[in-house]
Amino acid sequence: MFTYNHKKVDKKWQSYWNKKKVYETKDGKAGATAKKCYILDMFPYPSGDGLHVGHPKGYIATDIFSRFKRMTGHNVLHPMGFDAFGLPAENYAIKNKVNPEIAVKKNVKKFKDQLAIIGLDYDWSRTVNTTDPEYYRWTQWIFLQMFKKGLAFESFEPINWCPSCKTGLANEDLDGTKCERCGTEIEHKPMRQWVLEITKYADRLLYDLDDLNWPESIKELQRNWIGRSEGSELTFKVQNSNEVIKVFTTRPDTLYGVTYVVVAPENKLVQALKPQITNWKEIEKYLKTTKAKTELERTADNKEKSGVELKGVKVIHPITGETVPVFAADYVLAGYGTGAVMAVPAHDDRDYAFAVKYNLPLKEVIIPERIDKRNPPVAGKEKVERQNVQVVVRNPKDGKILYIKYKKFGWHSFPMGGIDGGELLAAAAREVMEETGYKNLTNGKVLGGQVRAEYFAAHKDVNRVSYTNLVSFDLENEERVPVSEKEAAEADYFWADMKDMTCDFMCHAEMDVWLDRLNNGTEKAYCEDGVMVNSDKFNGRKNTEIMEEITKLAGGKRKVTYRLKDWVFSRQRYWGEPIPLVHCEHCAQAKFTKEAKLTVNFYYKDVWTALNNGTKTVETRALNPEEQNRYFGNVKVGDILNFEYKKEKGGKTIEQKCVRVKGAKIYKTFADLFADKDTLSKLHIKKYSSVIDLEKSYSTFGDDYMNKIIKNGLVAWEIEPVTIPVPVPEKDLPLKLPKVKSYEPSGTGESPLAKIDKWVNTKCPVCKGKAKRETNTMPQWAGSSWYYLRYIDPKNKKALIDSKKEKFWMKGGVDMYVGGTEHATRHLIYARFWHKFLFDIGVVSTKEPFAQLRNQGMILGADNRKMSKRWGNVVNPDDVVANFGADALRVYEMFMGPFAMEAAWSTDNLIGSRRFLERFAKLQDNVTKNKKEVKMDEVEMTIHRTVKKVTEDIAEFNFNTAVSSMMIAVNELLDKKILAEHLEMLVKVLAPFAPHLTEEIWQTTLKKKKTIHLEKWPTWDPKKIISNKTKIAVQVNGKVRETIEFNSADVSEADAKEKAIQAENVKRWLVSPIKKIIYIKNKILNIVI
RNA sequence: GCCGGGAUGGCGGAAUGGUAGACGCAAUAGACUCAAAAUCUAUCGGGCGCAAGCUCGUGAGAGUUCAAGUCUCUCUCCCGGCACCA
Repeated sequence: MFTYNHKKVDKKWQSYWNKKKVYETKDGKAGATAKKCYILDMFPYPSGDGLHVGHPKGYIATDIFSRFKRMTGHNVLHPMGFDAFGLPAENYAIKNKVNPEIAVKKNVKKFKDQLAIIGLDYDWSRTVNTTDPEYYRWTQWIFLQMFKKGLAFESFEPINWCPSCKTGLANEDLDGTKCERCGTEIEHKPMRQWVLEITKYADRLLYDLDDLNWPESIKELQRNWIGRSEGSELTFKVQNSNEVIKVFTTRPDTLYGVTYVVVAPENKLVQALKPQITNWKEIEKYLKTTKAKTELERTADNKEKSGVELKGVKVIHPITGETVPVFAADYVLAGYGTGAVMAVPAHDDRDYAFAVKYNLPLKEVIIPERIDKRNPPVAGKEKVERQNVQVVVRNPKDGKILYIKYKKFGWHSFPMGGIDGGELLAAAAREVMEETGYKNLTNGKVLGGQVRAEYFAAHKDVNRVSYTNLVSFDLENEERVPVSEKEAAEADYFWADMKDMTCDFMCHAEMDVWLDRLNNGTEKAYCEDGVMVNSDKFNGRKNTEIMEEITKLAGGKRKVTYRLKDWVFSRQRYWGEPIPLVHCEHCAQAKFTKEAKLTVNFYYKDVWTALNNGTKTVETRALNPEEQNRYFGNVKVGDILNFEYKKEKGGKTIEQKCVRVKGAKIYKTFADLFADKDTLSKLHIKKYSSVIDLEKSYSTFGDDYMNKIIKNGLVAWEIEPVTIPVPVPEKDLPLKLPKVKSYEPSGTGESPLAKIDKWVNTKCPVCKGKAKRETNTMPQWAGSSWYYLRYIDPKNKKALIDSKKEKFWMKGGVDMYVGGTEHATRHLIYARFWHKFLFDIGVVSTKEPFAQLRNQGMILGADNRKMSKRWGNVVNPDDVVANFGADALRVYEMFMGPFAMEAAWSTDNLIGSRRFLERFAKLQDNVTKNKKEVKMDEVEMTIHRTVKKVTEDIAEFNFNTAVSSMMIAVNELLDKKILAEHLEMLVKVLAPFAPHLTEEIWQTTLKKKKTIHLEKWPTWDPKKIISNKTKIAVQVNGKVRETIEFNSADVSEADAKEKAIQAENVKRWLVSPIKKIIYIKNKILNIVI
């Protein structure tokens, strides 16, 4: 009699597997017969809290899958590692006052121990840790390759800044408008950032999704995240200016409907257009208020639009040449498209809302089109256009509506008729009077624009194309005039309820449009497709067909825009991979000498601000084109110049520096300049090629003289010193993270590394001069973007991965990747991006990293909430394993429900799995050597069916039904004698689920000498799963009335029918003659009467 | 608003268009026990019925079909993602 002592069994076999290195993976050799199978888990972030019971769900699944694959003859790679750089580890370290390195070490050990007691089959000899310098050397290496290809660059655009974490963040790190880590509202902060140009890969990231065996939902999430949208870029010239406003639109077809143009408040154009703007004060005020609004406020009240007109500025419509006003409004985002839109209030909801608020005109250029289904146009007939009106007359007394019934066709309609110019309401009223005699109508309204309809007018033998307006009236009183005999002969009128007005009842092809307008009003934009009107030569054409043509006519071009933004890749934090670059001024100087020649063209009329360290910011603005030309020549803001300056006032030393022009400030007179003390203190003036002291000149020559000299005013340039980033030589990698005492973030936008002078000050690898290290670090997602490659060749010192090994293990990509959905738009996009880059530079041989992906559903707490310390609903796997055994935990987590669905933890339900294991173990006592005691057919049918079901279910990740089928097998066999070979088959199929118990039975009871986990997976015999008894459900008119049994595996229709119609319960229902019999072989006989 | 995914007993869930509720939990009754636990046996969607059996039932409503949890349309609610993306 076997008693299941899980504590003993678990421990015994875990140490056995370790000792025998059962799970160590050998690299495939050329000519090896075993097919490779690379099974991968999303590696964990080792937090201080350790694992809860939800974490291992995915690991158990891959464990089962890899054991199964190994037993079916595959060479399996199933590794595990740790992703330990990043904010959580650092925040944990700060909070607990330990060095993150030490904290990570401790947490990794804890995680490893916790994973070990679950009996997972990882090959720990291949483990990786992203914080290990030998690992991150290659993370840095990849970054350098990107840098060299120009994919990594410095950007000065405003980025998302988390004031609590004190670092910049990527778009992907946001939860709406909040920091995904700490929930703090993010700010937009302009600062220097390293950015990876992921948008260059956007199309490939999008299109290559199609071939991946991934859950459709994840692919869709990525598609949405990339947000590719095709449209046109059109140019609106600014009247009396060299400036142009470029807009991006997906609806160039609505171009004739443009009634104004909107630019984002942050758009540089607003500044550039300042000289023309006559209401600058108002604009400045608006810019201030929008800037003060948080991102949240801007999006929360998205119904209430706000904006301000740039008075004095008009743009020219690219086709019609009409002038159009320009607005700045924050419903236009600076960061998407061109930061400006053409507004078509008639056909865009947002423009509509804005136009209504500011009383701007609408211009309808697309109208709905309907083809009459009852009277479709007939091919080959003449087309005749016609303007129509249809009239809804309501009697306010009882709410009834006036209808017309055509005697000849039986059609129901509104009073209607053609109109030839003239006033619409008058024509409509006349039509009502002619057809019905009612002459006093009031409250006339035109309900929206026209609708185009096509139908065949049989009485005229032509195809009619009608443009119809709907008009509504109230009946003022019931006075009538006589109706002409002709009208009376053709039609009657009647009053009926509003609700009779259905598409079926009424003959109008436009009816669904009318109903929508009557029920939901006409105050909205029409955003659907239709037919062009008010658009010159495009009139009458379908809007969907003219996109290219109209773009061309407007002189625009087709363009693709993405929602995806480039990846902000630097963090102002300590605990990350140092970016392996140094900043060198001398190299910059060498690089930019050419442009330096430009500087000598500026005489004493120009005043320069030399901001020694680039730390001083003065208020600046962009220059208009005229000023630009006058003061800068061909130098633009953002240009880099070699600049000469004097170190100390009056001194002789002249140094050169590379500077970037950040902006400029204009003073009308020297007096103005001298009033600006801040700027003045930094000023030097350059006369011809010598430096003079400005203040001295001023006092010598006097105000008038100086002002005469400058005439056009003074320009103070704001500049900052420029360095160029120089890569750390590959041989010097890894660039190790220095050990520090204080790694708390500074909050100034500088990484804590910046404070370590010893580390920061270094030599330039190129010119050997003094240089400073880049002090930003990489984001958490860097290390995880390629870790799956390193498992293949974890100890390689010469390369990221050996090419032969890569080709073997990555052939076709990772075969099975399992993890949570939460990584859909970050890790899984980043890793695909890096992989494609590595493919481009020849490091990997596949264009996609992960061929097949499965998501695990979360395990919730017993209270149906996310497991969290906050709710006190966390279940620790260690406790479960101690109380019920590792195998019970494993079986239960797989049995809870479909793998991909979330499910609430229930220790009650877990007991069922434990009982199953105990009952399974009892089968050992049923083993006999005497074949005569064994009901061979029944036993083998059960076992072979189970083998089949489990085999198929594991392959499909249907673990819950696999477990259930094994439960059924045990229930069926518990009271039967079986042979040892039968038990062997069952133990093998249970082995991946319950590795400890099955090993115990295998080696102890069945006396096998080698581990079960490298055994050959059993096969089922299709002949043995066929029963020699068949049950057929007999239905009468689809309802089951009787079940009949046959003692054979196959039943013919004739046999089934014969037996069925004799059964009492069937006979009773056969009250009328049999019409038809449907027989589904061996399953159902349906008698239709 | 848009894009995904759901909704089946008291609960977790199962069902290539073919006997809805497999399997598990909980519950009830019984056996064993001085007793309890454990284990074993039986019952276990609602209504009617002594029973055979009938009838209603897969979020709501329509439809296709000999047959619908499953397919089609409309709607409600829940979960996830995106969201003033032009």
